Amino acid sequence: MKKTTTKILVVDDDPDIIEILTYNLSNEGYNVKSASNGIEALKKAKKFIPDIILLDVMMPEMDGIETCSNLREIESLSKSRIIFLSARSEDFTLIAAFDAGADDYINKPVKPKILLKKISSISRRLMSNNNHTSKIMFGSLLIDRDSYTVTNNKEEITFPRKEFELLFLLASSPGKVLNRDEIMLKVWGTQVVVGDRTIDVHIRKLREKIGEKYIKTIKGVGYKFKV
Amino acid sequence: MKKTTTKILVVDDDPDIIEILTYNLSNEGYNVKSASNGIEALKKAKKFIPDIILLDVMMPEMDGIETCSNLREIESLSKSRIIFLSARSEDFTLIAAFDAGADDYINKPVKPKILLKKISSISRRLMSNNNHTSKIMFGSLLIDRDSYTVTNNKEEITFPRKEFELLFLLASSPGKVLNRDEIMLKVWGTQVVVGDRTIDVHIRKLREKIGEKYIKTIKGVGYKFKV
DNA sequence: ATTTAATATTAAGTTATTGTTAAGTATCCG
DNA sequence: CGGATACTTAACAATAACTTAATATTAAAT
Repeated sequence: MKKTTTKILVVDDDPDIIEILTYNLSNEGYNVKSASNGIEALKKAKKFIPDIILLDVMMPEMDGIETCSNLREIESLSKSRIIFLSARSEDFTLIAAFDAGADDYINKPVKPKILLKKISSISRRLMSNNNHTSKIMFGSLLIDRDSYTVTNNKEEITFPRKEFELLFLLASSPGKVLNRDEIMLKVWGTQVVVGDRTIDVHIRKLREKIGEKYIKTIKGVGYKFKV
Repeated sequence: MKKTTTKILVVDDDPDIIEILTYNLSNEGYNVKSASNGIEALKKAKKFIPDIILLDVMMPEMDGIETCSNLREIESLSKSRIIFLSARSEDFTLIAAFDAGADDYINKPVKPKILLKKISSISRRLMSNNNHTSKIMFGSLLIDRDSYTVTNNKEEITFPRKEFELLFLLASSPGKVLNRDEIMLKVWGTQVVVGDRTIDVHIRKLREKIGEKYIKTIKGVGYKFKV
């Protein structure tokens, strides 16, 4: 299941490179466009608003560094990630690239695996804004995201992922009733569809582990964490 | 008890920076030497064996990143901490810096307070580890970075590099779950891609050598070191 | 009190993720 | 160079996590 809408702009003066990169990335389901020089890159980027820009360092007329600086001036591209493609060369330093506003770099010749890995990890990061805090305390409960554990009266239990996420979600807004749609969205995301009973079963397991008193059912509405 | 002062090598092409850093650090009682470029830094570091190296990122000829990589090749400096000084606060520079083997990072302009605080905390760590230099103890396990060995009940086993790095990483934040991306980044770096099973195999070898009880799998999340 | 819709419970599938082994590459070192 | 050690991959097995299905129970509405 690789449904992504991440937009990528490939910029290189070598048509072969463009082709190979475009091929690889399209294959993975990314939305790919390309440009063969800096000027064109700027023009296309303004319209396309790519999430990720792959930028060759060595290009005639306007090189990658300069292009990068110009791209960074464009307000609408402030959230785009720029990755440099560079051959191990003498007068080019990464520092110049990073100064110009690069986010990462890949050495040429580009290995598809490295490319795809970087893209997917950036893409993943762009998609999920994980600004969670890591610990929540509640009476005798200590919920710790770092270790995926819940400590209840000195006893530490490690939770499976979904169970933990669910508990963490509920405990993040104690007292607030979360309906099934919200829970579904936050714990399972939009890409997955599971039946309603799945939530119940997870709730059951949580109650089994932390006791009955913490999670309250509001029939027809949802669940809430004890006040 | 012999009191050794922490040795610091300051590397910067700007004499003013060298002076101000040297002044501040000497005042605090550190043993400070300096170099004005990468080549000189390598030469002096080999003789001086500094505990801490303050390395300017932006230098003519050999930049900080490259210098760092070269320093890291030197066996006798494997215990030295390398701190980058850089004018850019963006975290992308960190990617390259950490790839090259950096330990920490200070933004320019350098605020003496921050500098001294970092230095003193590193220094304290180096000193307090004087008896147990970069060692981690856990139950019957003694993990020793100096010799890349782990002693388990008097039996000393020497670990291959990757295995050791992985173990050390996990053991450095006991209880914390590290996901595959983090592990990948810290042990393999950003410019290498290996399959997922590679991590498993290394975990397996670790368990084989130190026993099953130390490393716990959190399926779908990552691995953590026993608490 | 009865009906009804929603949730609870249990156990039995199903799948995703990790474990394991062995064999294939790379790297190091004399 | 060759032999050893380290590292990676690939194929398959094992397992925990997750989902579903079937049935029971509950609470709200009538």
